[in-house]
Amino acid sequence: MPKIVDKAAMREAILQAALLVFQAKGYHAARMSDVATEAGLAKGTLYLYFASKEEMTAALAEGYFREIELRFMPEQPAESLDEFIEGLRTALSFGEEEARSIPVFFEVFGPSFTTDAFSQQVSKFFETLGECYGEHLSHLQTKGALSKQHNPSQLGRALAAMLDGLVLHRGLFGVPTERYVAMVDSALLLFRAGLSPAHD
Amino acid sequence: MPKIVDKAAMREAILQAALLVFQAKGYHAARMSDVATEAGLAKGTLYLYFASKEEMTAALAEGYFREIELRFMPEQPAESLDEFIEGLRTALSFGEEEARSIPVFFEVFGPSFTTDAFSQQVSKFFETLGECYGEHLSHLQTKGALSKQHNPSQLGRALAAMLDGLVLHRGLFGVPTERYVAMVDSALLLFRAGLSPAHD
Amino acid sequence: MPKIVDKAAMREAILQAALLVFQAKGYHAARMSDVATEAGLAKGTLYLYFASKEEMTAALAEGYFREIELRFMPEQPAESLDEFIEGLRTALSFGEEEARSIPVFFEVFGPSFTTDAFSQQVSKFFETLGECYGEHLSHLQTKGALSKQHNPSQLGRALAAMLDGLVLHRGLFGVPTERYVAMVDSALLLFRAGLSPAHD
Amino acid sequence: MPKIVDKAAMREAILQAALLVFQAKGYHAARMSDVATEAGLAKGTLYLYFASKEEMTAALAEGYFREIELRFMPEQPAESLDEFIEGLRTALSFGEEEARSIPVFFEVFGPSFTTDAFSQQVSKFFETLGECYGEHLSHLQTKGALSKQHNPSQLGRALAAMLDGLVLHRGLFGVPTERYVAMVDSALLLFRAGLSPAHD
DNA sequence: GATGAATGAGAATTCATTCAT
DNA sequence: TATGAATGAATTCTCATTCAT
Repeated sequence: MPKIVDKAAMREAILQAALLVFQAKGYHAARMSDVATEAGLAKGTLYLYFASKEEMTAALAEGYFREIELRFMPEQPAESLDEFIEGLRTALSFGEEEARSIPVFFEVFGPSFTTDAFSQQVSKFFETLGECYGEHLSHLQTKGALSKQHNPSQLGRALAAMLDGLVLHRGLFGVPTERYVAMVDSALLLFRAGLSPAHD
Repeated sequence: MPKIVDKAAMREAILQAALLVFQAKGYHAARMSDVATEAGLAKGTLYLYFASKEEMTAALAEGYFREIELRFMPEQPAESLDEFIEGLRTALSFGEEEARSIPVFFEVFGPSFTTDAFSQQVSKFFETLGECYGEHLSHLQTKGALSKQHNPSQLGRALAAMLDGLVLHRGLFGVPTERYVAMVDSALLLFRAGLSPAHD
Repeated sequence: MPKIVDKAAMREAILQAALLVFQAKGYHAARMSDVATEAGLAKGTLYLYFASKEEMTAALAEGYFREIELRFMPEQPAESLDEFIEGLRTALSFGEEEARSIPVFFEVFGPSFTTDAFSQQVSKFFETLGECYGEHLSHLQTKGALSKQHNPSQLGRALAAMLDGLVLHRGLFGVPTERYVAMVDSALLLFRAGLSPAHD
Repeated sequence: MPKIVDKAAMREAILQAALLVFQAKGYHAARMSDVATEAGLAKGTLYLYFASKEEMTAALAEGYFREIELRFMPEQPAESLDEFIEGLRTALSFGEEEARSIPVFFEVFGPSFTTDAFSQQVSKFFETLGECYGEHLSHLQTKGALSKQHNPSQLGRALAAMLDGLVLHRGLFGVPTERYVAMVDSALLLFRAGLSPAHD
């Protein structure tokens, strides 16, 4: 299966090049020839690995979301509020390089994209993430580690949206890392205080 | 005597048509002729009111942001935590029609847009909104209506991002209004609990 | 018939404006609205006086050629070589303002112009001018005032072309008046020497 | 392996097609698609060889002027009046095909053309040609082969303009070759007589 | 007559995709 | 498999002309 390995590696290399180009020029402004040049290939060669610009972009997005899921989806429910909060902090921590990809997906997931399959994929992801957070919060509530006033399910989905807000603002507006970290700290401090059952 | 037209009204009507078309097809896929048809005009007529597609979009965005500012920027600092929270609730309440505009601006503000003047405009807006929230929080803190553990300035900016997250998720993923309201309720409940000085 | 007088005057005024605009921007780049503005009229008004841009240009050209004919066509045959030469000098003497019109007609008479009626009109003009010069030369030859080695008819046409060359170069390349006058002097000196029967 | 094409040859072929189309319809009326069709190519292909219609035209003009220069610029000063005159005759002799290009350049060099770089190029050419003739005339004068009454420098420039007049009239007004040759003969006869020092 | 808003045919140019080599 | 020349559909914007007022 060496050919398959090559093919996969080539696809990966092309996607890497595509991401760079998309970051630099934006999806719509990026030409396939730019991607080819960046990848050190000829234009036509791209089509041996991807049927179209759209399919290429879909593959790029898929990879992106696999990573996102890995970071945001906690494997195991937190056993304490602190643990839950720290899990969020970890999820929200990512490098500057990765932050630069955000605008790309911001653009690609918009309605501009021919198929709205992406939009739905992302929608589903946040739905799932919200449910996941909901379950964890529910678990914490059961253990008395979370104020009873909260509705875990709804709060979980809201949390997912709010965290995404933080992430997006970093990526879209180029918030410096230091500033972003301070924002995350503030938000998590607020969350902890608000979630705490201390004075139910 | 020539036909007498209310230039401003015509611009408004064209922008209305443009928004509809952009909502339906996305900014990039929308052709000027689509906008013209929707507005019941000929292609060329659009150019009597806007120099280019880009300028038209800029005008659209400007109007959008004027409205956004009106809704989000509290005129006066809240005098109590409840008042502050209710202010946020009001800001977060908007109709379904308006929610449909969000993807349009999501697309337009991306790097795809030729001039990044928009991106900067939006960036600036959230910076200002963050500062505004920061001042209000600071005011509340001074009055003892806000837990002392929070840094008003940083939390203000984080709040702006998180609220934007809620709004964007509604608009982008078509969250039904009812569901959205529940999410907002959850979030505001969390905020109130977290901000409360009750047990400093 | 006051209306007719007005109409003619208006046409004249519009043509004047058109000439200015054409001089400044060139025929193709000049828009009807430019002409209207220059004439202090509305676009639509032009069409009350000229059926189209083309007809307007035709009228402009016609006026131009009437003037040209007046200057170049000698009314009476010269009775001496000197008189003939001085007639040419007079024809070749025209103001800077008029020189600025040359490029306009240069452009308009080209094949770009939809109808080639102009081209033919000009062609005919030079044919006639050539014949005219031919007759005068023949007359001089009969009187012994012109070297017998020349063929009046052919030389007449050649003369017309060569004088046009001088005129065109002045207009097209912006030769300063002083320089142009020197060129004309040189050419006429050459003509006189060449035409002289002195040593047949 | 990609198709191998001789880029220079392709450009040449396209220019050839463009010239034909321009001759037939005029520069302004000619569409890029006309040129493409004439060249047996698709519209887009033209843009692989020329960045724009303007650049294509510039290339066409450049080639034209290279040829013109070759024909008109005498390599070596004439050693006798006869030789000088014969040099002019050679320069003025060109085929009918070439005569058909004249209107194209007549149109292109007008003020209609966006950049007036051409206009200046042509202006410069005739300036140089005039100087060149001036020097040769001066040389002849020194040798006593030219009447002392002439100012070589001024006459040189005037000569350039007058010869251009002959050439232009042939091209623009479709003077039949035979007729044109007769005109040239007449003109050269006149020049020789006028330049001759015979009776200073 | 005068106006200028509206029209829409038309043209240059771009770029994803194909395919001969 | 790799190439990059060729393709042509698609889109923005212009401007001569029309016509309701």
